[in-house]
Amino acid sequence: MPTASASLPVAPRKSFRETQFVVRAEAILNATNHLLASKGYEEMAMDDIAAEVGIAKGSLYKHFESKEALAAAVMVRLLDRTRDALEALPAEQPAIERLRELLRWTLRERLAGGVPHLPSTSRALRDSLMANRHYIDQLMSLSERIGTLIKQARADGALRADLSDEFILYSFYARSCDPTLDYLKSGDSAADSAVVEQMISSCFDGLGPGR
Amino acid sequence: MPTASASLPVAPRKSFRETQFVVRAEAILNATNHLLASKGYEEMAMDDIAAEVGIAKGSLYKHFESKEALAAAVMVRLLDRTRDALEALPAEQPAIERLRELLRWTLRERLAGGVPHLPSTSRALRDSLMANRHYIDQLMSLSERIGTLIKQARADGALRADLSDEFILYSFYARSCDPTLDYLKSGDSAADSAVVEQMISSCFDGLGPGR
DNA sequence: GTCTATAGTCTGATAGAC
DNA sequence: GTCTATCAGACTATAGAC
Repeated sequence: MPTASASLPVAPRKSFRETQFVVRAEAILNATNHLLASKGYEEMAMDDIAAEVGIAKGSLYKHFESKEALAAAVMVRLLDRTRDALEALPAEQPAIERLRELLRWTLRERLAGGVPHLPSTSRALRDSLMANRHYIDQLMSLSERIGTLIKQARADGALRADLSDEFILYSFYARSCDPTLDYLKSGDSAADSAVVEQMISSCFDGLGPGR
Repeated sequence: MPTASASLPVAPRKSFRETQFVVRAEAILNATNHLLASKGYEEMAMDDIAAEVGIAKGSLYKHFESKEALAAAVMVRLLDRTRDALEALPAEQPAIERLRELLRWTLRERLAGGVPHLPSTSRALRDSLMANRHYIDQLMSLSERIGTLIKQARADGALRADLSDEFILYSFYARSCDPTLDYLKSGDSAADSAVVEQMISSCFDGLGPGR
């Protein structure tokens, strides 16, 4: 058997350098995600990121051309992972259950140190993302998938008829980013789970005792 | 009848200058409120505020010793006004109705260009407020009043027994600041009112068709 | 290391309250 | 007419993107 790295265009082996480059980009994204979640966009300095990754500040710019681009990459990755989580749900599950599962996934993600979906923590970040084609594409794509779920759930009679799809979609995103989670999270995983379940329940069933 | 402005220490007339000082402080608070709501804390420069009020930047510091103090004054004023709105509700109204009314007041306030209650738009602002004694006092005072309403509503059976007072209180604040309002507001006052009513309804009754 | 943005200070000139 | 608050804006210092 000939070596795979011979002359065929198949399986183009990455050099050590190339691999390291990708690994490092990943590390930068992780550090940024962490700092973005803990300090917020403005308070996160490029120096902080470099320090957390353990590289020189200048090296950051080999991977991402600006702070905005770096933050956008983190948000795009979150959207991608959210879409994957959504795709991974069993198709035979009722739409409303999948919506609940997706909200659960999102809230757990935040408990694990992730950034909320809505960039509502910073006007500057929000504006920058809204001007980012790639981000907008991914957001539209995800919203379309969630929109489909909402339509299905509505057809199943699992959503209120007097609320528009749009209203439900935005509310869903808002609940994904609900600050209640930050205020009530304790670090105790059992207690945190209970909070997540209450948030899901209050989202779909409300705070009142039912109609 | 002797003239009122004779020699008695009663009715100490304010000089024109003193009145202007108070009026100006008010104007500064209004401008800051507006800019805070539209640009956010870090993107709001002191020069912006001075320009909007139409005074010199240096004069801002005659009224407020720092940007943080100015932002805090805006937030304290919001808390005060919220407490007043709460106090103004008829005592004979059921507690749950007063909670709905208060949420309605808050959302309308935001539609009118006000700042949301939770300083979630900026970590720096949040930290600064949390270190501000006056702000914390007002926040505690308001939260206590809302907490009392929640207890009453619960006693009336108007809130779910499986959700703690704390969870309900935080959820209430979160709904007051819900970004859904920003995304759905249209400027058309009839449509905006409908959005507010849907948000109140979805807060207490949920997105689902009821249990 | 460079450069920009901006919080916060200071000053001489000026309008207008008293 | 005197006096003082305010003005315009130059200036310093610092932080942080790049």
